[in-house]
Amino acid sequence: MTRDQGIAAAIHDEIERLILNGTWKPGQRIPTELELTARYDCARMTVHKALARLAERGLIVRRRRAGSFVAAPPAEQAVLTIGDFAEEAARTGQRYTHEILLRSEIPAPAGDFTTGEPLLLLHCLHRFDAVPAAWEERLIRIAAVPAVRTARFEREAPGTWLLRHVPWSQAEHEISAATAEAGVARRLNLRRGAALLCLRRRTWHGGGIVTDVRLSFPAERHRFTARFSATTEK
Amino acid sequence: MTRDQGIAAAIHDEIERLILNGTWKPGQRIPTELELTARYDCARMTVHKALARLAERGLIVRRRRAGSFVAAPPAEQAVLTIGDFAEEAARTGQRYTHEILLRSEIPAPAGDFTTGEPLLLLHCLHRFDAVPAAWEERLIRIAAVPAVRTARFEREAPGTWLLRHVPWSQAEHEISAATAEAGVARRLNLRRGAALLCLRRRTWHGGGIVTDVRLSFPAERHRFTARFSATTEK
DNA sequence: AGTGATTTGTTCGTATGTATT
DNA sequence: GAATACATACGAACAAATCAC
Repeated sequence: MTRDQGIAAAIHDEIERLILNGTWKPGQRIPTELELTARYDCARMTVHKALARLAERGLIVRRRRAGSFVAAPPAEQAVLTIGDFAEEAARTGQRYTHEILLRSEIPAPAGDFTTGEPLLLLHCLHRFDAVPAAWEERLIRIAAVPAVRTARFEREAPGTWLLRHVPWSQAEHEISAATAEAGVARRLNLRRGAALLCLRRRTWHGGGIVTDVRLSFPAERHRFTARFSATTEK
Repeated sequence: MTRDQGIAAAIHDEIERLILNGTWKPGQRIPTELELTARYDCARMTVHKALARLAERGLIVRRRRAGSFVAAPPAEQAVLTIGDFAEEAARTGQRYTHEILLRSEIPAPAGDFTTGEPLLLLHCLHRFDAVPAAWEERLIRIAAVPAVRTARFEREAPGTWLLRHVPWSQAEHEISAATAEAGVARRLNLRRGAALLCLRRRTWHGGGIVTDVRLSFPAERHRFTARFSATTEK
């Protein structure tokens, strides 16, 4: 057994290894809690904890009376981390700046918002080492974050500011590609028709939508990476 | 308390709600296990289980002696599900077909593979209702999946076939945008220079790389969507 | 159709260890 | 070093699901 973070963790890891390297194959039934209790010479609760964690992570499926089974490999999934700009720049040693190019209060158009309610519309250009890196168009529902009216977004970009002011929200992301039309191309210093990587994120909090943001990245300068593994640490 | 899946689950859900709706704010210390034990009139182990799960999900941070605290809202994360083509088509009621346009054994170029070892190179066109939907270029390390030599990929696309033959692998994904060069444009029936949404996925199993695939989607016809919420069920 | 046995699910109470203040 | 609060493990009991007869 590998880690000495405890017996349960060790059992968990060992069984995980057996599944990942194919010793225990999908669909195969694994020993019962009692058998494992004997094998590892520990309490049933300890085995149970290890198996419960494996089940939670989707490596095994448990059915009362029937037993525990190695799960079918999952549909491809990836955990995408969409970093904060400032953070990302810091990681790569670049200097990050942003500039608010438009700020206006408008009534909500038809769509996700309640039509007519007051929104704040922002256009923001993000730069890494003075080179345009992303173009942001954002709508914020003022009623959801009244403080936004007085925020100047000088030190922090709107996204970072919101993260601090609307904790623990839900979000929906959409990643797509597009060709740059004239306005965006000019802002990002690209030719018209250049490929863009686009991220749209809508964020909700407590049932109501808070913000709807569209980010456009020059294709050569940005990509999203994600690692999926059943072995995800922690 | 909401669900009657057990006391621990109910406590977990209630605390989650308090955090999500902002009653308990980031950084704030939450009651000790003993206090919660009293409040919910249950055993400390039951409370512990609920808190352990919340900690695992990242909603709280636990420090010995210091107590448990509401975590800072996470960096934006999204769980991206990259569906199987056949599956996706079935969901939208379209007819899915694929066609292998190239199949050849080549020695590995420098890169992720051990230079010179035998690989299978595949080009595959995916269609939804006869319209080109994705262009796939794939390398498979033959030593990792010997059975691939005899596979014809007539009924199943290479990706689906591999999923069944190499269970429980790890993968790394990269999403980017690009403009179509002549070859891909022709395959996908696009103009040269059209925007593409690109997905590169490298898959490992048991330490060794198994396959490296690049998928190109016409920008207008495909997007990735992902929902993130701290409230993720299960 | 029903009964009993098996297996997992949940909780309880207790004990001990460990990190931090 | 002492107190605190979390971390882990043990053993026991009963509940719930379901398989086999």
